[in-house]
Amino acid sequence: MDVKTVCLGMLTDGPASGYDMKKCFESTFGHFFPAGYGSIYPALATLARDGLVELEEIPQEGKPDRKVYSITSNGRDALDKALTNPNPTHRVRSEFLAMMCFAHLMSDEQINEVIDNKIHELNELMQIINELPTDVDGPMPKGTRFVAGFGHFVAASLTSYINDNRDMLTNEEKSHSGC
Amino acid sequence: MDVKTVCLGMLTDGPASGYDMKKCFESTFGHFFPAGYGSIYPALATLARDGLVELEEIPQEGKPDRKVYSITSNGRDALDKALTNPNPTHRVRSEFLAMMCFAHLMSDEQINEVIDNKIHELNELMQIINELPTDVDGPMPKGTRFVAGFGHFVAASLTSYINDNRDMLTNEEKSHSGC
DNA sequence: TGCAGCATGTAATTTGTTACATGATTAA
DNA sequence: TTAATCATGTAACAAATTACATGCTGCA
Repeated sequence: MDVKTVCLGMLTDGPASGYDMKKCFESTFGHFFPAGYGSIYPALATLARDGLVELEEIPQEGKPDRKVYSITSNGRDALDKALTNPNPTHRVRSEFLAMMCFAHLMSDEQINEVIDNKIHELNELMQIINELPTDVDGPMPKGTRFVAGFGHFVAASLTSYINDNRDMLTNEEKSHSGC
Repeated sequence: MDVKTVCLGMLTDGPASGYDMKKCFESTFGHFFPAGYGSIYPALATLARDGLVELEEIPQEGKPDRKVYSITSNGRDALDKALTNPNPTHRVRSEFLAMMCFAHLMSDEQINEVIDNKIHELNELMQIINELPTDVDGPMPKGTRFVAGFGHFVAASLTSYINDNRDMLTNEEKSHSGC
């Protein structure tokens, strides 16, 4: 399940250009499967070469031809086969957590800055997920809703864990009232 | 913050071999920064070449020489600089979620198998985190505890989200009592 | 005047994964 | 006898990121 497979999946919803798919990678797939043009265009070229997608080139004025891709029946077979994998991965690669492992080598200011930034980022992510287009060409498919909910739930969980435990990382003495 | 930097960080705790570090990548860092020998050994070679670590070769019978690495003061500078980054990443790459986006192209059996496997995997992860060594050479540093708690909390959150929402993905009609 | 959006791609680089290659010791 | 642990590494491959390269339209 790489960028190529995800592109195939997107095309089951109707023909699209690389540019269209990029927007989809930014919105629905943004929080768990990022991909830029540098991945998408080569992926589409390979899929076309292998006969898994067809393309129609639509001439435009002042812009490169718009290449609209459709999935072929071979492509559909390849997708179905990919969806057969009973153990799809879910990988995290976190510089953030690695850095927090070495919090004892950092100043409180540094730690607090990193944490504030991370919380801010998570808030933005939740907002992006909340603003996902709901009704473009019919209702959001059930899988998409599940995944959006997932992203929102995880971001909310992370935020609360970080808020509840950030004091564990710094050296500051909390002043407590009384006594 | 790549494998090299994490290796440097590990060495602030004392000298270690590539083999030792691999164990650390499997335990403490396992859930958010996986790395195999194929990443670790080249990383250490590069660090040594650049003078960020020193090594002592300890001859052994019937085994390759044990190479014990220590961080140098240049290495410490490089690490401190890396810890300066105010926006460390936290990236997710999920075939699982991508697949769930296309749940409408899958059979209920397929979906259920994938979900059961994922829940099982998450349970195993939580167990691994709970069994992390606590008192090897002094107490677990605060960052390590924060990160272990983080992993456990996230895994628990994911499990409960999946359990609460898996019905959304399948086509089964739930039989409800009464009426 | 400048920026965002539309629209495509290539090339170099970085990074990591997987498989290969070796081989002794020890516990089940 | 079989697997796990100790212990190192290389080479081929796969994949993604980043920078480069082009250029019009429409809005503020």
